[in-house]
Amino acid sequence: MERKRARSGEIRLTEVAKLAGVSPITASRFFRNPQALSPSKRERVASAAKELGYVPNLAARALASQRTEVIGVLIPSLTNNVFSDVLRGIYDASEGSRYSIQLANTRYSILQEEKLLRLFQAQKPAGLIVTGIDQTAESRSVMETMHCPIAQIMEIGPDPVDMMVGFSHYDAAFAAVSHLLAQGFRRIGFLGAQMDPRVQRRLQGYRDAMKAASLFDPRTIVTTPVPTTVTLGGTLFADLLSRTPDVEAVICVNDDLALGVLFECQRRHISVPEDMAIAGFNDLEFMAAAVPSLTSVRTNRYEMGRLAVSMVTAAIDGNRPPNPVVDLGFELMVRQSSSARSL
Amino acid sequence: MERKRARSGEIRLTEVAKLAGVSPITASRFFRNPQALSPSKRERVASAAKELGYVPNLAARALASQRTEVIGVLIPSLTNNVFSDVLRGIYDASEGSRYSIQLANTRYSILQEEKLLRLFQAQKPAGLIVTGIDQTAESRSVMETMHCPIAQIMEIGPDPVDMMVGFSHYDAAFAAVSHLLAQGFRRIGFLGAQMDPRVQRRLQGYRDAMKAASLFDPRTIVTTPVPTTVTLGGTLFADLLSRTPDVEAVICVNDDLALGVLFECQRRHISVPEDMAIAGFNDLEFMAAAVPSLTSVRTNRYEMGRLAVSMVTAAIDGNRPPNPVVDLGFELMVRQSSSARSL
DNA sequence: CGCCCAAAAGGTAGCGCTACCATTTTTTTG
DNA sequence: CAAAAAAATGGTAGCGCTACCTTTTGGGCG
Repeated sequence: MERKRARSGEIRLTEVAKLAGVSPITASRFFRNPQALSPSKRERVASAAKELGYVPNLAARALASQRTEVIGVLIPSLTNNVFSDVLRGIYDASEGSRYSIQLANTRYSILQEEKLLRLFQAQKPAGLIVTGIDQTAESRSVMETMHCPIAQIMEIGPDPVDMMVGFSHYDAAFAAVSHLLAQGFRRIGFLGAQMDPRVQRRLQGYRDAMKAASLFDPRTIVTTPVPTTVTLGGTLFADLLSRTPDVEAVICVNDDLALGVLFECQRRHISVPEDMAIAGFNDLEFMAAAVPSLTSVRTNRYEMGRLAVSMVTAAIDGNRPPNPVVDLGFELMVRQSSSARSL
Repeated sequence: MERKRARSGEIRLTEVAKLAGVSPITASRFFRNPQALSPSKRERVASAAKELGYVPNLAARALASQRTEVIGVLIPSLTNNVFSDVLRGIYDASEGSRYSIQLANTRYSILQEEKLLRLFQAQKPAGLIVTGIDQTAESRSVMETMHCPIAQIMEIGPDPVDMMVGFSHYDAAFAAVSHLLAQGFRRIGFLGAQMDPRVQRRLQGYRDAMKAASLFDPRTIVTTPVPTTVTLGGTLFADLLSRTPDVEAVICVNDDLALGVLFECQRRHISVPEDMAIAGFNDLEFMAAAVPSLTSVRTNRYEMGRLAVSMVTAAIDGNRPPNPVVDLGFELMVRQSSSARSL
């Protein structure tokens, strides 16, 4: 009666089955698809499990069934408020499903992303959510070998790996710049930090909108690869002013920069919007509370996360959404900081 | 030659071993403890694994070894900047180790926390990080049955479940109020939102500091259970002013509220700090950039997350830190918004 | 009342890996 | 150089669950 191996000491399904007077496989079915049991057995298994305090062993389940109920999520930053909204949507949606989330941080590096995708491979996730559309070729090929539904989020573009939920950063920036132009501003600066691909596309939107108005001037673009902070917004704005003192408005790639510009204006006694209009991007909550309130581009980040999870889970269950690419759009929130030039 | 069951189609360890000309167990050891192999076999297994593109099956590993390399993390919010810093520390530290993070959101509910702990049980995590010290009795008993190192973070207190990394919210608030008193402010209001246990302890620190100066007046306390926003800071401040128009300073339980107060002061043309001093809590980055710059209590949240992971992983490996409770302290960042009353 | 078919339940055999020894090879040492 | 010790390697038998198939049960119907 030698026992070769130390048992975990936890209650196993077999023990629940024995107490309930059913076979292990019936008990197993109870936990996965209770409707398959007759009401009497269902009852018996339920009470046996409760009595013994049974907790299923997920590793054994995953090994036997060859699948997991994990959705892997790759995002570039944990600090950026933008992603915390997306994450909230993702976690909220996952709680309503039987899936759990495995989160990893790429730190804005597509090589790190590639490495993390390989790590995910070992977990055999049931689905995957990745940020952006600029994966390496290697990443793409790893994703393809994973044979699971994949949603790319934050932006939309051609050639989805599988599904996409996002919006056009180009269009959003174009719209914001067009608004400033419509308000009568001619010399419009552009401030950018953390120049990830989405920010690059916003810059392109700015560029094209300015060119369309024959007002493009490369000297009014100030960017840095450094991560965004409010303080940095002030610094970049100072740079911009020293280069082109005649700017009348600035569009910032995010709201932190915009707030930094507002503070810098206050410090220099530049009145907003009379002497300087400001527009941000993302519409964080503080934009409406600022004095003056700050114009921004609102995007539905929470919904983006929520929808990504629900599209992925639907696809896992075989209900692939008819349209794999969802454009969630954006909304320009016009506020005091960009009100019309009164000449 | 009937095959009963569909194989996954992935490369297995056995296949790597065969190609390398070693036994499966030797190949297994290569992935867990390469030094145990002779250099020649190590080489052979490495190249075989590479050639076949072998990816280990984590579920099988977890089942066979009866343990995982997962650290469960429970935090109350994904939106609050405070936790994103902690999370960054946690994820950064985990990348240096062989552990991966399983994150769950309790939404400030200890019942939700209890439910999530039960979910974690099924995963048999190697370690656990939980926020705060106010778990339910049931949660505590679940944690004890998990037999893994556990770190409570964000604050310190008596009776740790296992280990703790944090600081005293009471002391921090007490220090901030003492500073305002030392600057000559007498009528000091308190603004609080999202009244979680840590915020309650800050309130207690305020109360005791004011009482010690014989200046306590319950009418100058304005709190709400609603989640924090910048806008809410303005609203609460307006409430405070309508109740006690003679307040000279406000201490806010977090920086978002403080920023809201600043904006509300700007809106009402109340000059800061001449007519109203402001102090916040957490020292988010924008506090130093604001005009005027805003006083706050700096806490080392990134380090808190990092240290929690390293203490837990050390404990898993049997190197339990000598002192299980680490007080990371705080630092009062005195800025323009609370400079001395010039009478 | 027997027959047929669907629903419910059970038996068996792995899923891919590692713990636990036993065995072989190498190194050390008197 | 043989014996003992240490290091490297291998064989076997599960870890706890579920896929796959077979058997049993129940119920409708001629």
